[in-house]
Parts: sequence; C-alpha cells; structure tokens
Amino acid sequence: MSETIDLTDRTAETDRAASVRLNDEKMRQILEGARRVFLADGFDGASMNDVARVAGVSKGTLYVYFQSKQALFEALIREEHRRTAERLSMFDEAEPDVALVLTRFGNALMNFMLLPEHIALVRTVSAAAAKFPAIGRAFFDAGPQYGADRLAAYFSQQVEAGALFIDDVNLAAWQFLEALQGGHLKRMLFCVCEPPQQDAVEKAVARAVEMFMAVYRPK
Amino acid sequence: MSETIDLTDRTAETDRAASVRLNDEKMRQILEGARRVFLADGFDGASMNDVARVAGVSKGTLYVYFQSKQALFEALIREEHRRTAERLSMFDEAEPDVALVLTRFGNALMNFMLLPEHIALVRTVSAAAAKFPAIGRAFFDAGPQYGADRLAAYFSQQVEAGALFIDDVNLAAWQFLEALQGGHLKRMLFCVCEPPQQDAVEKAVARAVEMFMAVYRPK
Amino acid sequence: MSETIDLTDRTAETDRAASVRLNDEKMRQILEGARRVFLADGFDGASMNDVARVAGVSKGTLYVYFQSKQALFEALIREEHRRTAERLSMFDEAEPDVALVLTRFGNALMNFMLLPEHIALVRTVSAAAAKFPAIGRAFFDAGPQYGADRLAAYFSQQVEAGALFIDDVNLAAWQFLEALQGGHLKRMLFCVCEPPQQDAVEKAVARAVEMFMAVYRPK
Amino acid sequence: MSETIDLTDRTAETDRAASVRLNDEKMRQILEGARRVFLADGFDGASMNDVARVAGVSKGTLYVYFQSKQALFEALIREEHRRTAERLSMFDEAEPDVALVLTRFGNALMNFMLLPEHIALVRTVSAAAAKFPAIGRAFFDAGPQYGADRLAAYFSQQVEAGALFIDDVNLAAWQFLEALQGGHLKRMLFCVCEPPQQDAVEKAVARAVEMFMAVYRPK
DNA sequence: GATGAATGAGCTTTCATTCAT
DNA sequence: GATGAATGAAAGCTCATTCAT
Repeated sequence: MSETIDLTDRTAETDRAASVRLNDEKMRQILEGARRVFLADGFDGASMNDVARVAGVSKGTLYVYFQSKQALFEALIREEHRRTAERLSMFDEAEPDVALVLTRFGNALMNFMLLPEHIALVRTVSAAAAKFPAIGRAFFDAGPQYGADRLAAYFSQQVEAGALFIDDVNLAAWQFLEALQGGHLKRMLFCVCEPPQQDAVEKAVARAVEMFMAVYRPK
Repeated sequence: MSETIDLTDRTAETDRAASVRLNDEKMRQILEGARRVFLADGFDGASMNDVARVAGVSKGTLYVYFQSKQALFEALIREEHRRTAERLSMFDEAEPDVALVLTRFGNALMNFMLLPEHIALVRTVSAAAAKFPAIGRAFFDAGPQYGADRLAAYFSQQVEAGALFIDDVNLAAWQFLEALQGGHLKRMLFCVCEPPQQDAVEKAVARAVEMFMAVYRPK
Repeated sequence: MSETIDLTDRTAETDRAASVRLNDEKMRQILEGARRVFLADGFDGASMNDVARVAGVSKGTLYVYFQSKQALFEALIREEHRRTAERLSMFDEAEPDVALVLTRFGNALMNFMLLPEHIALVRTVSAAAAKFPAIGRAFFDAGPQYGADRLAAYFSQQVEAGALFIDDVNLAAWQFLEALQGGHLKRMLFCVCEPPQQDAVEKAVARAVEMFMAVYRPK
Repeated sequence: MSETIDLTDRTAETDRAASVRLNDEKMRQILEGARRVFLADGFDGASMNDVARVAGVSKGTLYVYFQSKQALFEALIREEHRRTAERLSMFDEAEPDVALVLTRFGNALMNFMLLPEHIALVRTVSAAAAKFPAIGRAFFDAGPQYGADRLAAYFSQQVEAGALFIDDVNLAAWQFLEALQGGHLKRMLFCVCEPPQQDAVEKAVARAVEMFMAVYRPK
C-alpha cells in the first residue's frame, strides 16, 4: 500500500532496480524533468510523455528507472523535501538577543517559503495528499512540523535560561511561524503572482517578532 | 483565455445556454455531483463520467448546462466561494470587549476552516490555481482576503474608538488570522487526518487573542 | 475471477452495460471483427486496434460494448461455441441400420470439424485455455464432450434394443469420435493446410465405422 | 520468410553467430528458460524479459545466441520435437503377439502424450502454427506423422508375415493412434486439468487394441 | 431538453531490439 | 562474449466532447 510507505527512510538507492547500477546522470535528468513537469502541472495533470520530453530521455527509459508514474512522483517529492529540510537554518543559540535570532530566522524562512518553486511544491503536494497520504505526511513531517519542532526546542532552551516565559512551547512555535506569513504565502498559493516586496515581508517578520515578544518576554 | 475570466462578476445565468431556461433542479443536481467529485479527486483527477454518474444525469446533459469541464469546474468554485463568503460571520460592533469579539470570531472561523470539505476545497483550488489563475484569485478575494478586509475594518473602528493601538490594521488582521490556525490547518492540508480536538483549537484561538491583545491593547 | 465465470449460463444481454440498450448492429459488427482477428491471431496476438479497424468502429466503442479485451474474447468464444453446439446433428433413431447412421453422422461431423474456421477456433481456444481455464472448459463441454454424450446416449439406446453390445458406451463414443479423424484434424491443426480430399475423409469415416462395428455388433 | 525455414534440417550450430563458438552452458540455460516461459505463456504471451530472467542471463545475451524472439522460439520447438522423436519407443518386432506389442506401445505413448508439459507444447505449437507454419509442420512431421509412419511400417511387416490383414496401413496406423486417446488428450488440451487416472488410460488402450484386432486380425 | 452511443486523441505501461562498454 | 542501459513503437484502456434521436 502506498499509504504505508515511509518516505523519510528511503534512500535514493532503493528507487533503483535491485542490484543494478543505473546511470546517475540520467537519474538526475529524469528527476529534474519530473520536477519541472510535476510542479507545473500537478500529479494528474502531468503526463509521462511530457516528463520524458522535458527530461530529454525516452518514455521507456523512465520505466527503467522508476516502476510507475506514482513511484517517480514519490521519488521526486522525497528529493524535494530533503532539500527543504536541509534549507531550514539553525538557530544561533549563542546570541543572547532572542528577538534578533527570531528576526533572522523569520526572514530566512520567509525568503525560502515564498520562492515560486516552493509554492509550486506546496500546491502539488497538498493536492497529491488526497490521493497519496504518505506523501503529504512525509512532506509535513520533514517541512512544517520539523521547523516547528526545532523552534519549540529553541524556545524550551530560552525558557530554561529565563529569557522567555512560555507554557506551551509547541503552540508558541506554530503561532510564530504562522504569524510570520502575514497572508503572503496564502496570496501566492492562490494567486499565482510574484513574490511580495522584500520590505513588506521584513515588516511582517518584524511585527510577528514584536507580537511574540510582547506576550512571552519576561517583564 | 481562462486567465481573463472574472468569476466574481458572473451570475449563474450567464453559464446557461443563451435564451434557454434550463431546469433548476438538474442544475443543482449537476453542481452537487461536481462538488462531490471535483473536491474528492481534484480537477485533473475527476472525470466527467464520474460527475455524470454521481449527479445522476447523462453525460450529454452535462454539456447542455456547461460548455466544458473547465466551465463546470469554474461554476462550482464560484458557487463554493459564495457559500464561503456568506459563512464569514460579522463582528458584533456593539460589544465593548474586543477580546471577546475576537475569540468568538476566531472560534467560528476555525470551526469552518477545519471542516474536511473546506480543506478539500482549499486543496483543489490551490492546485487548480496554477492552471486557472482566475479561479485561485476569485477564491482568495472572496475568502481569505475578504475576511482580512472585514477584520481590518473592524480594527480601524476600534482604533478610532481608542480601544486598540494599531498602525497597520491590514497586517494586524492578517497576522491574527494566521496565528489562529496554530498549525492545525496545515496539518489537515497535508496529512489527510481528522480535524483536531475542539479544545486544542480553542486554546490556539485563546492564545492568538492573548498575543494580539498584548501588542495592540492600549496600556 | 475469470476462472470462475460460467460461460454457458451467460446470455448476450449480460455483456452489455447494465440497463443500456446498445445498438445490435454495432454489437454484431464488433463480434464479427473480433472473430476475424482473434481467430487469425490468437488472444495475445490480436490487438484491440486491429479489432476496431476490422470491425469498422472506433477503439473507444469497443470499450462501450465490452469492459476489456478479455471480456470481448470471452463473449466471442461464447458466441462461437453456441454455433458449434447448434451444428451438432442429431441421430436418426428410427433408422434401423446403425452403420448407416454412424456413417452419416461421421461424415457430417468431419465436414464441420475440418473447416478452416473451426480449426482456427480450436487453436485459439486451446491456447487461451492455459490463461483462461473457464473458456477452455466451456468450449470442451459444449463441443467435444457434448458430442460424446449424445453419441453415448444413442449407443445406450441401441444396446437396449439389442442392436449393439457395448459395456462402456462413453469410452466407445470417444473412441469412435477419435477414430473418425484419421489424423486429418491433427494435420490441419499443425500444418495450416487445405482440408483433405473429400474421399479421403469419407474413407476414414467408413473405416472407423467398420472398426467400430467389428467390435460392437452382435455376432 | 519464416514459412520457408525447414526446421528439420537445421543443426544447433547454424543458430549461432557465424564463426563464433558460444558457451554451451549458456545455450542450455537459455533454452531451458525459453522452454519454461514459452510453454507456460505461449509465443505472444511470453516476453524476452521473462525468458532472460528465468534463464538467468541478460537480455542482451539472448540476442547474442539468437537473432530474434522468433528464432529462439523456433530453436526451442526444434529442440523439443527432437526429444519427442527420441521418446517414441520402437516396436519389438521379434515379439509374436501383435496385441501385446500394440498394448505396450499404446501405454508408453499415452503416458508421454498426457504429460502436462507435452500438453503445453501441443497448445503452444498449434497456436504458433497459424503464424509460423514451418514450426507447426516440423512438429507434426517429427511427432504425430513420424509415429504414424513407424507404426505403419510395423503393420506392413506384420501383414507380410501374415499376422495382420490390412489394405491401408497408413490409415490403420492413424486410426489406432487416435482411438488410443479416448478423449483424454482433448480434455487436457481444453480443460487444464490433471492427467487422467492410470487405469482409465490403460482401459482406453486395451479397448483400442481390441477394436483394432477385431478388424485386422486374420480369422 | 435530455439522452447515451460514438469518437479519436492521449494516457500509462510493456516489449523486442540495439549498442556502448 | 556478456552486459544492461536505452529506445520507440505499440499495447490496452480512458476521457472530454459531439451528435442523432
């Protein structure tokens, strides 16, 4: 069952035909083609024909590397969310100014989340989640949930250090992450438009930090 | 071009064949069938066959009422976001306790946004937005944006009345709306799971109100 | 499971989409096209494309009338073996000369079994039987077995009437039917050649009757 | 043209690439794999992929040893019918009891013909005969026809020796061979079932001998 | 107005075959 | 000599759409 596949534990090797060493270059070509086509058209909207053409390989070759359209899609999403996870910046735990840490983190995160290609990924994965729950879950765990966990851990640290007063660090993390967006992500998700002005984003981040510090900073 | 269609200005009448008065009952049947199928399978994943079967009409009849699959989908989304817009409760401007107003509003909104059928709509529309930007925009304007505008207007009122201190009411509205979600909407969007416990949602709403009041309430 | 389908109980109606009355002419066209293509190329060798072209309908239409290639093939074989069964002539029980009855029957049967189109059917069905046992069994029951049963019943009558002495009428029937062939059927089955000369067949029939009467006629 | 190939005159050597001495072990492996796959799935139903996998060699290697799928199939059938021919037991010309000779021969032949793998071969070859007449003919000549010829030669001997009275030894041979089957071969051909009970086969053989001796034994 | 039969383009996938290594 | 990566044609099948009734 596709539902039971744990995407996070798969390595690229397991996508390949057993005991066969396929061409790495071709593999990259195919995944790149799949990325372009799937992210543009969605799972159902994309055709293997298109993927083959964009990847510059024959349709048959697609099936040498991947068992099915679904398998290719899953491999792609796996690949993508690995990049996503790697992207998540760490917190500078040595920096004593919590507001500064959050501001830096917020700006970095927003810059990434508002990239058109990330928006396309979100769109594609959320649509696919209805059909392939495992894919949606893997993306959620490695992306939003992972980020929230890291942030909550940072908060716990600061609470112990007496720099913050928070009773529910998880909820606090989620709400800070949501507030950061200031509607910009939703607008891009639905409106297919250019990313917002850099200063609008920075202002949203600044206000989110302000709001957060107003509640959770010790008086 | 689908990009130029302005969904918000269309009335149901303009979908119909010119100069013919079609059966309203059939029309409702078709839209209900389309709702079930499109929201379950997405635009590309749905087939007109399924829509016809679920609606209980013949495939030919579908094309009597709608020019194409795309036209039917657009009509459906239009219908849906009209319901959505109607759903958005008003603010009790007479109630002097702002925190209470926001809490009531927040709970009502979250209860609606976390309905599985609303999640399905969000998924479907965001996926379709890549192909049919007009649909995404119409949904955004009538849904999230409309809500933010109403909330911002309420904030302006309260600022004038001296009950709140806000310099950017729009940003404040958006951030309050985002903070309300506390990650629950994202989880449902990606994870195909049951709506969260009622008390978890209420806690998220309460904290969002607290956070908001901490920054914007006059000292 | 295809294995459990009882071909003999199906009527033509059940092949059709439920509650839909499809065009009889088209149905006949399709079955005729299928007959030509399947009997010439076998199940695996035939393509639905070819069937559609030979039948003079579109590929899509094939699937309006039949759910799958296998379903079409099964319907065809059902149709064919109905014709086959009808073909089996009765025995003139009033005729007192048993040898004459057997000679007439043998000649009629051989004339039918050696028809190129019957040979093609035997080839196709026996090959398909490995994949679809139900088809092979249905053909066997309605063809060879049915014939053997009828013949055995006739023998029983003659035994009771004192015209023949047979202890195992079933075995006697089978061996008479086999002896009739005199290698001609095998030659056509493997050699793709013209049916043998009429007099060669008649001689084989005559010898088979002789042989049969030599053992089973009362002295 | 495949029609003009005379399988009976080919030796294994001519299948091989000119002037190369290929590995005999590999050759056997391939033919064994081909036997398993072709006899199970038929010519059209079998894939070179399956043959390669079952044979334990690479797909490329198949084409080193055989020019094409058809060539491999022909080589296999050639191989098979050589085994078949070798299988045909000789007649004990010294044994004075003709009925005993025929009974021994009949039992040995039936035991062989009813082997599931022989049935599979008959099915596969008869199906292939429509497409590759040369294959069907080669099988017929080396199998049924060869057997009938040997038997007819034995009959001639016995006629000359005064042990039998037969005017057409060829027809007599064929009819004895057919009568032996008693329907058992047909049943297995169409019904994909277990071989019949040993005693049922022996009874059929005994009756066939009886019937034969009743006509052709001198009074 | 409503139907459902019919279509043909296009879908995912398989397969016999080739070729560089 | 043996391999397996790569191919493109063709397979079975689906689907949005049209049209005669």
